Amino acid sequence: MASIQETLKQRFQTALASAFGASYAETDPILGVSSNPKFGDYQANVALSLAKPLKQPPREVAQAIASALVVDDLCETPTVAGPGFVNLTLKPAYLAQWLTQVQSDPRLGIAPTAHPQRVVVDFSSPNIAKEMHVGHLRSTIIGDAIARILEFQGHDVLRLNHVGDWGTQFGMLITYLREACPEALTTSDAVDLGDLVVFYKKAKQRFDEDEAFKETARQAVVKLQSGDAESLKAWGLLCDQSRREFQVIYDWLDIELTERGESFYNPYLADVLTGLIEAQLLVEDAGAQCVFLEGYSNKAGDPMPLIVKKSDGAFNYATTDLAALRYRIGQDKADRILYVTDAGQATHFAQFFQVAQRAGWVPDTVTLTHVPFGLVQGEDGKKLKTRSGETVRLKDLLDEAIARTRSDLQQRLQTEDRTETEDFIEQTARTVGLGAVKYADLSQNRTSSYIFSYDKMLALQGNTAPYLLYAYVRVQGISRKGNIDFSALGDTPLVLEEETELTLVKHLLQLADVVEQVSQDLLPNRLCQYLFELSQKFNQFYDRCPVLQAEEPQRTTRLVLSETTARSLKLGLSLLGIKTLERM
RNA sequence: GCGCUUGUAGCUCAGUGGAUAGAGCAACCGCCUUCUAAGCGGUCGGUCGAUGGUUCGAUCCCAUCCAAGCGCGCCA
Repeated sequence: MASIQETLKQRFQTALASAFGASYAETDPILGVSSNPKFGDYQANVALSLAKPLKQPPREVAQAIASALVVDDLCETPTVAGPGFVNLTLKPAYLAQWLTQVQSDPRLGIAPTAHPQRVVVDFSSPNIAKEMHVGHLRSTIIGDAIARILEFQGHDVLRLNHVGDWGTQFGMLITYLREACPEALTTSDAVDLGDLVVFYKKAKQRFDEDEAFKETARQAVVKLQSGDAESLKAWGLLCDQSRREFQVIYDWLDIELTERGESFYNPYLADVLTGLIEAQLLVEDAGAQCVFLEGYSNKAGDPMPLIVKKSDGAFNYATTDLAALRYRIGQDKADRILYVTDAGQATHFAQFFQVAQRAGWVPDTVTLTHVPFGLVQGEDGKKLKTRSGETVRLKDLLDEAIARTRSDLQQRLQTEDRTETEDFIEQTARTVGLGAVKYADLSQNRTSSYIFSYDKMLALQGNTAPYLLYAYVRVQGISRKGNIDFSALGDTPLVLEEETELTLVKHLLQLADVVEQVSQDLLPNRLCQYLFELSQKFNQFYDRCPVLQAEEPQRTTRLVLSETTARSLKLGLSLLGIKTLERM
């Protein structure tokens, strides 16, 4: 089933061609949801922009379009309003027909994409030997949501965890452990991740202060990258330790990833250099192998290089990123590669994309996109820290959200004199708490920073996960109370009359267009906004339209409306990686 | 110095080349004999950072400026 906007767009293009000639068959009708319900449901603004080339007053152009438009199966007679808007109002009969069709459609009327692509989504990417912290929250949550949306559309998605398992930090860590805790390098489970983090901090301190240590550490990286057996064993142990800890978080958050760290590309690093030589881009400067960039200058105004091999012989992240890019295009056959990282890395991506393009490694059919996001800030507007000024561990952050939800819930149970099992309380607290953290992040415009607040994300009112989950729960309440089997409602014809019913179904109809839009602009907050408005519209309907006590055909109509709302919420939330509950 | 991002209601944030710029929170006023009131309705609240320009039309596009944040040769 084509989405409503897709259908209307085609109708407009047919009308444009018949009114002004075949050359207008591809013209964008500039269609959108009406700015105000009093103007109808959809509006096309194309007449205003066509007035000049056609040398006709915009209202006449609009009138010509409206006259040529064949939409009587969907809409009331189109009207021309204002300076030249064509306004459309959907017919209740069409809406009822749509609702009937969608009732038996598990995809809720959202067709899979006609052009499936192989998409790599590179996200999360924590560093080995460090704990996952707030800094990984956004990449993990946003990347997962984007992957889910593209998967739902029918794209072949490869979710890659480009873990930092190969860089300078290993030189430091191995060098430090060799003197401080040698058994960690030879025995599995000799230390846990918490200890490793402490060691890492100390190693980093030594690295910054002690020149001799720095040199030894650098040599250790080169040794590791050249395949030294002892180094590799130590490295493997450290990675295993970290990996287990990461998995705990991923399990909590219900996130699936294929780990393919920086080390994976080690065998391909030399080819990057060879390739750059072939492309005649590689230049040696101050002992380092680099490619000079177009359009970037340093503080002195001189051209800036992208360094692919350091003067000490070690490769760095730019080399790894280039190797990964080649592998993803060449071996993974990616058509679209998305990098979900913080906005601070924008320059790096632009630079290495440029080098890859100039080297001729990116076919025209492949798109590379950096999907940037802003910082998670504390209430003070600065980067989120604990009270003692430490980085906030992701695990602690999630724990806190669950704990606060649990205590809110218990308090509410007490005031409402309800009794629930421990299991119910635990399940609810986890689903709501984790959902709230995810939703709070996803509902912000990705590109800007946001202020992290447990109070706001867990609030029961407003644009929050609990509000949406409650709307879902309300429908489950109806079906429980009425003992409704939604799969056996019979074939009562649906009749939409009440204002809140029509408003609700018109909103339900928009899900397909919203999903399509989000898959293009990669802004999950638009889906959040849609789901929030859906919940509001459902609550208004719920407030004014009794369901179970209504007479037929209202009763069946309202049951279908409720159920379709619930399924839309569940689907939408699932695309955001958020689970629903039957009761809360 | 160069580059990127952000600046919209008291607060947190949406939003769009088009018809009176939206929501939530906060404040205040209403609504439970009825499917969970974790809800609904209403009131209050704005020179869309500033100034120019493009356009029939700019909060949106362009330029300049102001403010905040971030990045800028061997970290990722």
